[in-house]
Amino acid sequence: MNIQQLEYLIAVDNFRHFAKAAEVCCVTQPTLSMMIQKMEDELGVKIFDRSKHPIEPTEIGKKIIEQARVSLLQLKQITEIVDNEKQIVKGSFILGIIPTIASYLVPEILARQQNQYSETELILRERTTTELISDIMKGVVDGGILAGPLNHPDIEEIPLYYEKFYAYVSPLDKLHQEKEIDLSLIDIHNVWLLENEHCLRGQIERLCKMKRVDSNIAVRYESGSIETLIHVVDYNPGITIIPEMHAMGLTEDQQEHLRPFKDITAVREVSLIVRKDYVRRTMLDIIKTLVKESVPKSMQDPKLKEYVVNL
Amino acid sequence: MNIQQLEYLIAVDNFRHFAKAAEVCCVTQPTLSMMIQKMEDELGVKIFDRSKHPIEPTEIGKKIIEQARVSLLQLKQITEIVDNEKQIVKGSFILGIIPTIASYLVPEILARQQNQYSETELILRERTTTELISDIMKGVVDGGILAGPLNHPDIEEIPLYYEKFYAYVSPLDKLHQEKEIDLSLIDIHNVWLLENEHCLRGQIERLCKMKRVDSNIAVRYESGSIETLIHVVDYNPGITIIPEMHAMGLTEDQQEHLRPFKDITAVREVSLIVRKDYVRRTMLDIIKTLVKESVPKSMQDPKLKEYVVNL
DNA sequence: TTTTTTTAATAAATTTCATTTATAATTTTT
DNA sequence: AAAAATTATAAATGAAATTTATTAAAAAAA
Repeated sequence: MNIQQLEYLIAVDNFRHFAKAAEVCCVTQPTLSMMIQKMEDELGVKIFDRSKHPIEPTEIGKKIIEQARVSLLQLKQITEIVDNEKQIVKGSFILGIIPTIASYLVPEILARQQNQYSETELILRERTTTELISDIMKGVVDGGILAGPLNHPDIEEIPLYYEKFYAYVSPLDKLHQEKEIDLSLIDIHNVWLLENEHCLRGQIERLCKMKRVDSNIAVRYESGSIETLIHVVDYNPGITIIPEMHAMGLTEDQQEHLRPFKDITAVREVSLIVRKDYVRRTMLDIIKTLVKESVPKSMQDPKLKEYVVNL
Repeated sequence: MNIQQLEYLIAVDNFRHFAKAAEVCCVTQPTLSMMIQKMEDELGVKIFDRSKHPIEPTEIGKKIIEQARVSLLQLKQITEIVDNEKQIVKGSFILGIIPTIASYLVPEILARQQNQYSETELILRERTTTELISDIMKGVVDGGILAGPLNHPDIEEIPLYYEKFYAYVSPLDKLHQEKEIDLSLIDIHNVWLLENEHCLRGQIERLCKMKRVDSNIAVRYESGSIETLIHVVDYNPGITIIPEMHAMGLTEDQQEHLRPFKDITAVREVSLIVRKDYVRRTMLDIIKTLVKESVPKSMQDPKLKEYVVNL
């Protein structure tokens, strides 16, 4: 067994097609056929079921492929360690970002990256928190930006900034006349929320110490984006809760509907996350700098940490 | 870069000598010289400092070697996955055991292994809890037996049995006339303890809710083995606390000095531990069976779990 | 059903690359 | 300074990956 063979294995699994995989590997099709067979002989098991069309891995084949991916990831880290040590920033960085952060951060950091670090390639992908953790552990993405803390044993979190929560109150709502919003006065029925997969929703539920019991409350509408929630609130009674970065982007008219909370400061901690064994630290420093430059200094005060709403 | 080269690299690091490493790898010395050079050229860094005698890895070399070990461990798991799936129990199993468990378990399980599973090779190594965790993570040992729970994120714990604690009271001590020992009456000065690196000592300190402040108490003697502690107590006033397995091996005379504790049952949980990604599960089942057969059924009641003294 | 196309396997030739043998260079020990 | 130990280098060898050419088998199309 050799590294090349493992790469062929992964290519065949990705394409489920020997000829296409061969092309990507820059070899001819018989090479793959022979090398995969050689692995199968050596291990004494069939890895692919060639009677299926397109071919698919056998049960044991799936396990072998999974472990081959892990092995190749670890092998790749050898060269990454060396490149990092040589301060060589090579290759692209795939960064996953959760939607409620992405919309404000992505344009900023993309522009800065083009100007200041155009020699690096930054690929941005929108992911939910769950997807992000999974992809980071698999090595499919290099790092992620999300609302922490996660406290995952194999993930390192690098706090970037702290984002205050604001109430966005409908002009049609009686709460609109208040200067500050008392959390205890918020009626569960009148809070417009994001869909369940958004972690921001969880934080808001936590902040309001409420958990909507969907079974007996008719949920009128749950949105996939904060923009939509704001539009809903503009024309319907009720409130929604939005993070600072979003508040900054509102029109002057909309700013009128923003209210701070009474007596409490609530923030979410936005962190850059990577696997603990991630080795491209020079690249990571660039990403970190990039994001921090894109965010007002006032939001980077570590003292804000104590107001973090956990999930 | 190929797997062979990585193996050469590890061999050279282990021996710090090209010729000796070559012999172990079953190749000639020039092969190693050339292959290590090839890796160095490919990575663009020197891995070994050949001006030192014996040669030693450079700073970056150390990192490369460390990652090479991780990679080889992951690669080895590919064949292990296949062997395990084929129900083939191949190769030896290196089992680390902490001293206070080893002395009673080792003879039993060795004998049983010889009789029932002589086709497997079981290698036993005595390790402290700290060493054991480190060696398991490095893959130097396959599994370990220790007192849990550990709650380590990357280690799986398989509870094996629960071992009661007993007081062993000196005939010269006034507590000797009591039928049961009241923990609150134990005088810190009169408890003979193991040396600090034994986790059993920590559990006993926890049980007695005491932490000897060494600075102002002259520690008369701390032993490396329970046997020695028992001998000390046989001829000196005071008590010591010993686990059930040990109590069973005492002479009839010594059994007279055994006392249960008043009102409480205290046990330690003995567990088999492996890395969470350990793949030789068939082998693991054999080890588990082996140990369980060596321990009285009465000690395997899961209900005993609630009396566990944590650390 | 038959033909055509797609896809993977096989055989022989070729090339690449690890390895060996023999030897040189360098450092350490005596 | 000579001998011994240790690593590096050069040319020859051999094993294994790869290619080209072809076959076999299965799926899709006619």
